[in-house]
Amino acid sequence: MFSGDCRHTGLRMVFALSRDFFARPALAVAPDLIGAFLRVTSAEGTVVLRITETEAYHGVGTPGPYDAGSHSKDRRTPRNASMFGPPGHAYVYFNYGMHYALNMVCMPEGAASGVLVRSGELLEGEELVRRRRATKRGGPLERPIPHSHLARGPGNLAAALGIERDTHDGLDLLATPFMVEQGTAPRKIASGPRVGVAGLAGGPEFPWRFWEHLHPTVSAFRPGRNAPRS
DNA sequence: TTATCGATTCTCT
DNA sequence: GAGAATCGATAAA
Repeated sequence: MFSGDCRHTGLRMVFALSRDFFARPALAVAPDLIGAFLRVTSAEGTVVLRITETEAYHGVGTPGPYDAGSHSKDRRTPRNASMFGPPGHAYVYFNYGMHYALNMVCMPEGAASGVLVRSGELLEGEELVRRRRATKRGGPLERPIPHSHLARGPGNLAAALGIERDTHDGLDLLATPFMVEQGTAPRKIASGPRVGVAGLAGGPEFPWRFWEHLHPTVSAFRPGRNAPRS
C-alpha cells in the first residue's frame, strides 16, 4: 500500500505516501500507517519518528457502523472542520485543557474520517524533543524520560513534534512542515478497543486501535467510561 | 499491577 | 455547565 513520489534527500531515498493512500476509510488506513515515518520540521529543527500506534475514527460520509466515539459523528463543527477536508491533511485538536493530538485526515473531501497518531519511536531529533517535553512540564525533569516514552501517547507525541492547533491544523501532511513517508514494516500488528472512548464505541465491538505487537513505545490501555469489557 | 485523582480549558449543548 | 480521543503521580492491593 506504500506508493508515491520518489526523491533524493541527501544519502537517503524517500518515498512519500500518496494522496490516494489517505483517500480511504480511516479503519483501512490506520493499520497501514504502523511503521510509516512521520517527519515534522520547524525553525527549531527536524523530528522524525516511526509510527507504532494508531486509532481509526469514522464520521459523516464514511462507510461502516456509526462511530459514537468520533468528533465528527454527527455534523461539521468549527472544531472538526479539518476532518471533512481533503485527505492527507492534519486534524489537530486540543483536549483535557492541556494536550494537543494529531490526526491524519482520510476519505475524499466532504466525508469525515481520521487516524489518531498515538505513539511513535523517535528516530531523529531527540535533543529537541527532550527540550520540548521539559518546557511543557514547566522546567527541568526530576527523572529523564526513557527514550521509548518520548512520543508515547497522543499528547506526548504532539508535544514531541511541536504540534499545536493554531499552527498545524488543516496543513498538508505531504508537504513541509510535515512529511509522511514509507517506513519499515512492523513484525506484527495487534488490534483492540480504543483508549478512553466512552460507551459501546470504546468496547470490543470497535477494535479500531492498532499497534506494533510488544513495542515499548505503545501507550497503556485505559478503558473509557461505560465501555464494555471483553 | 491496577486504580484513582488532580491539573486545566476548550467545545458543544 | 458537563464532559473530554490525556498524562503522570500517588495510593491501594
